[in-house]
Amino acid sequence: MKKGNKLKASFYLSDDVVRVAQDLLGKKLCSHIDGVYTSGIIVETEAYSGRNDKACHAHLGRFTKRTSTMYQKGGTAYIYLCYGIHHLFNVVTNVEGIADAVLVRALMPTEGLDEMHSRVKTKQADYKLCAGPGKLTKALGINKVRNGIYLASSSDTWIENDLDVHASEIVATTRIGIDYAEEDALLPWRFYLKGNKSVSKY
DNA sequence: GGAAGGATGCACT
DNA sequence: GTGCATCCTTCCA
Repeated sequence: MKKGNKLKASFYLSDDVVRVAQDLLGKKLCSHIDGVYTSGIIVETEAYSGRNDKACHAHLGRFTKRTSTMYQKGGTAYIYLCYGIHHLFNVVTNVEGIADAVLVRALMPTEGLDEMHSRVKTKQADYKLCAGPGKLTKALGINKVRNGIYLASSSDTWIENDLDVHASEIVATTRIGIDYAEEDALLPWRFYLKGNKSVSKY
């Protein structure tokens, strides 16, 4: 498999998590797990900031064993379990000590579709295999064992450059499932590719 | 040691 | 479009 396009460590170190969230659209998330290669284009992301963002697990100094991964340096994978069932995949950004992260909410499957089907066990169409943060991790075989791996050097989960996305194709809107965050739930920090069928929700 | 809650997905009407 | 299952982590006693 090719690895020449793997994103460099510097990509993740930006102090502007919202911009990184937009830049990740069109990139390819790849995994090589259990000897099987699967990948998909990132079509939907959300930005979370450790400072001044009530939606972030680590906001205002909330520091636990679970959130500690978010304080690591940009490029670290933060994977955690929601509702005891669903694994959610985040990309940590910024420098060590700042809990900024980008949640990857949806992919457009590109390679390894057969394996994704057998993992997800859904009757839905191919383009919906990764349409949702819980489903994309299952489709790629990612679970909390991968929590804390470093995407810029890992050989089993990484992100590559792929599509060039023009700013006009990116739609910014409010985030999902974080009503408890009060006014921060209204921030337009969710980004997706306009018209893409793999986006989880409009 | 125990209780509460959660960045969802699926089945069903 | 709507209702609810499901179980690990965190926090408090």
